[in-house]
Amino acid sequence: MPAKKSNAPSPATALEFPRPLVTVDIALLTLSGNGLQVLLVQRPRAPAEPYPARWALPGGFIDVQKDHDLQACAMRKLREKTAVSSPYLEQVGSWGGAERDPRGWSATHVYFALVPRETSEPGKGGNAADARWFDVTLGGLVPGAGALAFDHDELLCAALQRLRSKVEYTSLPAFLLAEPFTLPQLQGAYEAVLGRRLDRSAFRRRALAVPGFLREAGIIQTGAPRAPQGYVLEHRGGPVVFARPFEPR
Amino acid sequence: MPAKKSNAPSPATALEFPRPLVTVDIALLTLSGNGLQVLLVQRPRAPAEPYPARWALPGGFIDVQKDHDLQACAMRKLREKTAVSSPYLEQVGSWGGAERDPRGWSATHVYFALVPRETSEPGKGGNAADARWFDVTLGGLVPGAGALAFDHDELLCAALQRLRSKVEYTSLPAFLLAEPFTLPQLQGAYEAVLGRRLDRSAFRRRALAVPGFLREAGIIQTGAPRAPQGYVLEHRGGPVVFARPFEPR
DNA sequence: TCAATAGTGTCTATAAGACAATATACC
DNA sequence: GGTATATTGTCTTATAGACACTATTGA
Repeated sequence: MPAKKSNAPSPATALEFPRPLVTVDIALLTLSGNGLQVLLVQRPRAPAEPYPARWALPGGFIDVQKDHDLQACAMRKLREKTAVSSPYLEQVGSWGGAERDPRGWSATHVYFALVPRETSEPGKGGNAADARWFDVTLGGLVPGAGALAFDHDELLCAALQRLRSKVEYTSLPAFLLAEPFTLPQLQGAYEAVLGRRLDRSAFRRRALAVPGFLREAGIIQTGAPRAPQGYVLEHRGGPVVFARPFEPR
Repeated sequence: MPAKKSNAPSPATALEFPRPLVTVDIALLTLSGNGLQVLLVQRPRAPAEPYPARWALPGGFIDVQKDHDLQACAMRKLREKTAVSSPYLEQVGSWGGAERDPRGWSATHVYFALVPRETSEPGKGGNAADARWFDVTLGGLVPGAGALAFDHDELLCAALQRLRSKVEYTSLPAFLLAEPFTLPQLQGAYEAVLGRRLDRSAFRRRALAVPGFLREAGIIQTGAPRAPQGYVLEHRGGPVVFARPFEPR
């Protein structure tokens, strides 16, 4: 909430004090054959820049002219990096402090986004030759990228933790798949994010029992021995919450 | 993430663009006999101020000199309003946009805090004669306060939604109680936040089965017909997560 | 002894994991 | 028909809700 105190002798709304830098960062995740991947961009090499040539989450400063709100800013940053098809976008939280950017007190608003692999090639629609997909562990480590710029290791870790915790009891992994998808594909997405195998029978029983989750969308010819049933989401707007999480085991 | 683009002809780190206002707001919650209460402060009456004399969540601008990070800023705001005894503090998220403050593009970082009733009297240690506890519904409505300043109705609503959703599967309500507390008291806290009654037997069985949740702390003489067993938290640092949520019923 | 609150025991229903069995398509 | 994948059925087990019962204290 904007300040109420006005101890200074200036008029009622005294706003002449230093303001933090304000940014938005996005952990854009997708699914490859190996598992989860995250999109990173390489920072400019100029030595005057903080963390030159390091890999970082895509993002950048709020533009108070262009961005109507935080979510709009996140969407704009996403568009600039990749041709996304209506990604799932959720705020993870915000990180702010005096030390996290050498240029001064800064606060960043972190989002994570989920997209199906096909529609999310960087460069395809995006202008980012400096953007690449990296395999990422469930703990948020990116083996191939070294230490990320700023506190982005921590931000990415938090984004993955959020995703992992919600997987247990929501339909989030479905947003990693292109529609229509099959139940075995959906189970694979869950297993990739959970980091463990699930029982086929229990998974299907459960997924099909959740109201408002899946709608049948015809048989799919995948080339598999038996052609599987295709499904689409009932609500693309957001995830469905399950009554109970997967058993811990 | 701070910007990487430097299209402008200025040197590598061009930071001469308008910055948003940055604030922190806190939904401080406690438990009264009736149920949940929230602490609100009244905005100054000067007509030059935005939303004069309206009730608002406690909070205010980041002070880049005093506040090392966002959480420290939230703790400072809390100290200024009430004498809290190590409250539970958790970030809810951030809200930012061009319209939410008439003074300009602003972003606020929202926290919710839980304190036991006894130690949280405003004025006791706090300097806020303009602060008051209000009964609040589980939906986040404050019947006695009218429309809150700024978008604080929405922020409060989000804070309560976060609390309610976590109650189902965490030990959060315990932070609304002074230690040592009894199991019936704990059940009462859960019922207040859940908005429904729970079965005693199931509740005890469950609460006592969660590892790392409760530790016995002697019999308490409350004046009740039968003196109950007292408990304290194993970890005051944060909530414990249950393997399964309460059944929907 | 009664009243009131704290705490326990037991039954049942639900749903998840385990795992076997069946269906379907392409070679 | 054989094989690989998709889908279904059944058994067991764990746990939550329901509800009755016991325990302890003070009037």
